[in-house]
Amino acid sequence: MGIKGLTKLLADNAPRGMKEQKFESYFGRKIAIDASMSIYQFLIVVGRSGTEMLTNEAGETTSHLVGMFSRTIRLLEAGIKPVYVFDGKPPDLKKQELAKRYSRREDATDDLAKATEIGNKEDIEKFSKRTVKVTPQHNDDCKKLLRLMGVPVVEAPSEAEAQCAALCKAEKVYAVASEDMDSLTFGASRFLRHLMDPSSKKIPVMEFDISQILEELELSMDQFIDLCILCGCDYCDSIRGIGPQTALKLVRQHGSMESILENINKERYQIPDDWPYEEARRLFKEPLVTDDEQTELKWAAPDEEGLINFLVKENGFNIDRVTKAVEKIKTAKTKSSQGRYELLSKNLLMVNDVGKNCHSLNFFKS
DNA sequence: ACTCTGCCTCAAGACGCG
DNA sequence: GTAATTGAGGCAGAGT
DNA sequence: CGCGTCC
Repeated sequence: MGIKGLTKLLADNAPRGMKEQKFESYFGRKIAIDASMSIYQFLIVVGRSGTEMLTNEAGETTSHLVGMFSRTIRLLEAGIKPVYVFDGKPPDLKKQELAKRYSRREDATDDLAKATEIGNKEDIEKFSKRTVKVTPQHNDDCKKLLRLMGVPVVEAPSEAEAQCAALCKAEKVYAVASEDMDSLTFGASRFLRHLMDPSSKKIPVMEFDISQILEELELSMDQFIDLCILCGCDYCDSIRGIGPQTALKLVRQHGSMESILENINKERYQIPDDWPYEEARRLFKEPLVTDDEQTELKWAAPDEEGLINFLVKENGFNIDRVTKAVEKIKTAKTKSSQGRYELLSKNLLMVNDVGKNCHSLNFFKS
């Protein structure tokens, strides 16, 4: 569930760490995206009516492919270079949380059965969405699709969000795009929300800058992590009676979780038994991620023949749509490499295309 | 008043045609 | 072989 | 914009 109430807390207490940006201003940028989260959304919404989904001839769902295909084209056309990061094994501490979600899905499955019996359309719609889960098959389909499109895929050893943040910290990508606030807790230096929202919705991209946020909150990164744990995260319960406001006050006042625990009134605030805040802290601070320095992220040319085989022959896509999309990708690639070339001639000091010294990329938008 | 809880709810893509 | 999200906002009620 | 379609 991310971090409870963090958006509002930052809006109230660190407004300068959040900036509205235009979608177009990310031209040429490398952006890390949590793939499983995207796939989940596609499965819920793409081409669904009741329990019916988009399928191939064999009756297998293709909603995730349709969604992933068009979204990725949209990003590439905007000159954005997406990296999709796939989940590995969740950490043990998250197991209890996952168990809860699992039982909720079981409930929904029962509700769905009842609704289907009675024939209540609205309920069928509602409950069937709640039974959605991302299977390894969905993940493999999408990996295959992305590789054929020439888009890099990263397999995280554990949490995708943590791996995204690590890519960002290592300056292999400019920012992490997600709706999940714990990207910041994992230490992503820049974090984008609403990047994928259509411009028709009038919601601007919101860019969070962690160093600015820390400066405004007057906290160190370690203190920020403690703040997030106190607000409530996926890894451990929060303390009853402590919400975002109180958490911020306590961290500012005492400086660290240890000091807070020593000083607060334990009558008033019941600390849960075996409260694993240290473990949670470790998962945020040193999550299990890969950092293979040698592996360069590469955006290759699309494999047209492979795409036609996979999408048209195996999954029933319209062939015109696929060939047109391949053209779009090629054009987009040319444009963005041209853009980079011009940029290099304008700014000889720039050594790579990631990092703080690259804001001049914005000149392309006008 | 302010804050937090604990419920509840919902919505979640992208495109093109008219 | 298996399992796998997440906000956000509303509103009543209680504790400080 | 609203609405149907994508597979």
